[in-house]
Amino acid sequence: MMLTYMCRTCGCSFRSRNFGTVERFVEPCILLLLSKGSSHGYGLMEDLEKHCGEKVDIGDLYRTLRRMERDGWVESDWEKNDAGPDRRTYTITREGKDFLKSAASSLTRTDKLIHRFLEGYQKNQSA
Amino acid sequence: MMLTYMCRTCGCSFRSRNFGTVERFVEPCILLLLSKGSSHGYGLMEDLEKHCGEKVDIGDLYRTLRRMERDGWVESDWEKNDAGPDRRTYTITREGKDFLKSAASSLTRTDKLIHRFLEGYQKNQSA
DNA sequence: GCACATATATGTCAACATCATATAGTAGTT
DNA sequence: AACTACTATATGATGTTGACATATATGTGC
Repeated sequence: MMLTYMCRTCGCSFRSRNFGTVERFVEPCILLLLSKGSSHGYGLMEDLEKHCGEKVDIGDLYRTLRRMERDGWVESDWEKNDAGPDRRTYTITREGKDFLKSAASSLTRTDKLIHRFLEGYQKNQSA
Repeated sequence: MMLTYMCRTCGCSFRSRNFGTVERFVEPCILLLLSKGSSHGYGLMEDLEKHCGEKVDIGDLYRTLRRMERDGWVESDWEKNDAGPDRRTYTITREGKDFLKSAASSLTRTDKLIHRFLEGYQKNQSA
């Protein structure tokens, strides 16, 4: 979510900041997609927006994929592409599947925290 | 959530990183507490752990409160305290209540994204 | 030759989270 | 009087992340 701020003294709007986003949420989303089949950065970008409701910064996505490879969750190989530039194709690893599992459990906990907050908020509103 | 990593080549464990935490989640939690009554940093720390399931770094909390005051969501006054050091007491503002409302709607959206992921993950597991 | 979609990648920078450290008042104990 | 513990606020240092901009290159259609 993007927030724009209004300076209360001069009325000028200043920098917008992130709020409410789940840190590195894109990584389990990528791994979930890859667990269904190998893919490449550009293709993942399209699938992430379609299936995960995630708008992705493409530069961030490529950097994230390299980081995930460094961490051992995915592996990559260059794939010849006659219809355009060659592609770096990513495949999920055993460690990647393990991380996906722990990420799911972590996100379940996060989900509970958010629920707890929303319940408290709604209770407070009706009071 | 804290993750510890294992280097795949040498087996050494390396830096742990954050994952799955909601960015600046503590702020709506603080505002929800303050909407029930004014409080100070140290008191909020205890309430956050008790009511919001949030373990808080106390230094981060004080810095967050100053930031929230700068952003106009809370206001503070020094309160005399005979039983110990004086306290800076925070009160929620009109803008703070507005932000709390938009935060709730933002977190509802985040909640939907997480659900969507978890459903996809579970479907994939059973397949 | 040019624009456009595809495709990967890096430079920069501000904000945030974490950890450590500094300071100080009050109360109880030795 | 010195100490320990608890309460209370605050800042310094640092690494990671996310956002935005920019660079580079290939293939297709006009």
